[in-house]
Amino acid sequence: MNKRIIFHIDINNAFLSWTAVYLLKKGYKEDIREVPAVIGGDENSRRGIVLAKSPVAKKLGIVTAETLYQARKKCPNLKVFPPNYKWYEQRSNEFLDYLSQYSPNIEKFSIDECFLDMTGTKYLYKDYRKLANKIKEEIREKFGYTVNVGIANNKLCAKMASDFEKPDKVHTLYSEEIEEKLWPLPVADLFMVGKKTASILNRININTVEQLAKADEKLLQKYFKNQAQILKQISWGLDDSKVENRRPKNGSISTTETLPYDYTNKEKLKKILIQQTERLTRQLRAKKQYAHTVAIIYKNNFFQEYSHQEKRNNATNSFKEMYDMVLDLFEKSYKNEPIRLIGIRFSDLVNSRETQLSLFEECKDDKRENIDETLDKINNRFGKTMIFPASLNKNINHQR
DNA sequence: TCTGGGGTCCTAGGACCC
DNA sequence: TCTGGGGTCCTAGGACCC
Repeated sequence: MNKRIIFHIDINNAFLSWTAVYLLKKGYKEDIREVPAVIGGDENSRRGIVLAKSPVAKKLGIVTAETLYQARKKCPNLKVFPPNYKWYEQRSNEFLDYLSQYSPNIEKFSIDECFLDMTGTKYLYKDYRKLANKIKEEIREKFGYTVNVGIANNKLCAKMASDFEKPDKVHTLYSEEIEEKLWPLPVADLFMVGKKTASILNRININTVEQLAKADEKLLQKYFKNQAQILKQISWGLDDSKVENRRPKNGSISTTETLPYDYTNKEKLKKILIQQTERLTRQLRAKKQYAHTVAIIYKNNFFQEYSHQEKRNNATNSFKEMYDMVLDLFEKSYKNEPIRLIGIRFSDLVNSRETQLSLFEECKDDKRENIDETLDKINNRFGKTMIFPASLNKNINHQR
């Protein structure tokens, strides 16, 4: 059986690199990759965490997701730049478009990384390391930032390989290299081994990948149940998942918002929910998808998170239908406590409504869809200006 | 003016049906 | 004539990823 050849390509410090390129283009004199700099959220609206860091900032001990407050303690003259998600999304698409010339089988794994299945292309490219270097250099030339490329026989190992040493490197982790390159690593470095799992493993004296690979299966099962088998497989570098360029079905979309201060006013919370429902149903309609399940997500002032969800008989993407449901869920679930973050999630997505309605109801729905369509057109055209049916404005505007 | 936002997948427990 | 247990669906919550 022929082994597969998978590339994993990961943009180094993507948000910061993209911002650096943007600033240089605008005539900014400094390359922020070469100074202590981070991309950070807005502290005034309580989003002040590190989203990406320059290599210099990394050397000073600054880590992703810590607060800017903590980061500044490590480096008082730290430069902080705001994120620009729209620009990032465009850069991400451009990156993927470019790479798709090398393999038709490409999978976007996140905004700044993807997998390429190079298996079918082996007669075109004899030397994969050489090819990876070529791609890496081309990206630098064309787009102005560096990437890491991992080459392996499956996705898991390609991903682990691209993580080895950064930035601007090509690494391999072929099946025959597992013991030499993967096993010496701390177990926490493994993909899918997060904080919780790592701390349990360490407690039972499993500190390296090799120790996990050789650990007693019964012992692992005691602590991790079914997950034990997966941990074992990962430690041996085993993975047979395919590179797939379509999104998995039954997905979900969600939006959440950290509020500028803790809200206790129900009307204010509802106002946020309206905006979120409008935005998310618009996304659904743009993708021609319908959702069965609706959830409200909360984080209270103690940082406790919880959610309430309900499944509908008929999937929908109508603003009105969704908002009725969101409102109902809110009334049922809001605990009258200060809320730090609120959001909604639509899940069990389908491509058709798969529903049998009476003729009468269908007529009503068609009318609703027309209203939604019109609103989409106006909102898409004028950008962020929200337009709602007048009846809703009446509902949300009469509070203080 | 400490602690983001968007996802996926899994598990436990309750309800319900046969 | 009594009781057990499997299967499925749903909700809540948690771990993990970037």
